[in-house]
Amino acid sequence: MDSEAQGASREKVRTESERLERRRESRRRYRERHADELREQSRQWKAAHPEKVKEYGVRYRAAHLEQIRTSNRESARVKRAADRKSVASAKRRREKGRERYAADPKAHREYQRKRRAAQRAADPEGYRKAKKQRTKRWRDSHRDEQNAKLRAKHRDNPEVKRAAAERYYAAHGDEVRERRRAYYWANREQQLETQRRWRAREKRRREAGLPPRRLHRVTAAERAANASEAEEFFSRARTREEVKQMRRGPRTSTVELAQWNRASVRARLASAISADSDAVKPVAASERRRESENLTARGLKAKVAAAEEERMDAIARAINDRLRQTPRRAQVHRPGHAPPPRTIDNV
DNA sequence: TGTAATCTAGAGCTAATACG
DNA sequence: CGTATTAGCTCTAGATTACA
Repeated sequence: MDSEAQGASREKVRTESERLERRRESRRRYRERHADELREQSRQWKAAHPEKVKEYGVRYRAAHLEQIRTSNRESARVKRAADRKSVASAKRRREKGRERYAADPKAHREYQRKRRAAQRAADPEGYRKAKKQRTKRWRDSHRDEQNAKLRAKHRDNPEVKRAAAERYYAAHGDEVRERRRAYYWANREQQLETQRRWRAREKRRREAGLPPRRLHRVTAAERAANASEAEEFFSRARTREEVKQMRRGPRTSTVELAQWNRASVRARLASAISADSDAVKPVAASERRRESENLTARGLKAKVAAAEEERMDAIARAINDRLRQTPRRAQVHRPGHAPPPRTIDNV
């Protein structure tokens, strides 16, 4: 074949293939435009010739068996992966885990330890990150609850925390001092003001002859000790002889009695203050009350007084509720009438 | 009296471990 | 994997005390 003939043939092939391509294209467009009709036609044909459809299916399956199998395997894998991600399956897995745990806690723990160790070994950075993340998620959603527990714990046993703070200060004293100085200079006015208030308060305290600290925290251990002492004291049965002895014994002097009464009042006050919402800063709270009393505006003063009156009433009611042995009677207001006299039935 | 230091409570962060 | 508990550090603000 000479070159000219070759060129002509290539030309022909190209135009031939171009024609084919154009025809395919036009058919595709036709199918697109008439998709619904065609689908319907096909459906009708299939309904009319079920045996042909079946036969075709069998032939196709025989010819593409390998392909069908791998495709099935793949879609099954995808489905499993999706299932694993679903909420329901997560719940199922948790239940399964719980069952496994209940069946043999020791073995399960051991398994968990190993698994986590393996995970950490495989990807230490990723493991740490994931753990941090879920811990943080949990903590963020339980913050208040957690903090309350922490507070209670430290209140009951302040020693541990104190020791830790001491250690920390020993190790990082310079930083702490530096920070404190920076804080002072950043808030100088405010710091001077608190210093002034503190000194004024101390002055009043000394003038009133009060001790430096009026309240102290009672730890769980102290509370337990106090309770058992009280229990022992109050539940002890006195012998007849002991009672006689006490009757014969020296009478309490008026001075002692007065002292005891004052101590009781103080104890009640301390209790009321500690039941106050501002329990952490009772002194600050009383300071605020004092200042509010100094306000010159009459109405405001009266308002503050009324609020204070109400607060004290609430405290008194709370104490009364705790101590009373019979339920409180319903309040009946009958203006102009004195309350009914107490009788046996009406106490 | 102003400034610095120390103490304390509360909260945050991290990690280990146990339970489900 | 999620949820809880525990322990040890760390940081911060504010109260209290010490110093010059």
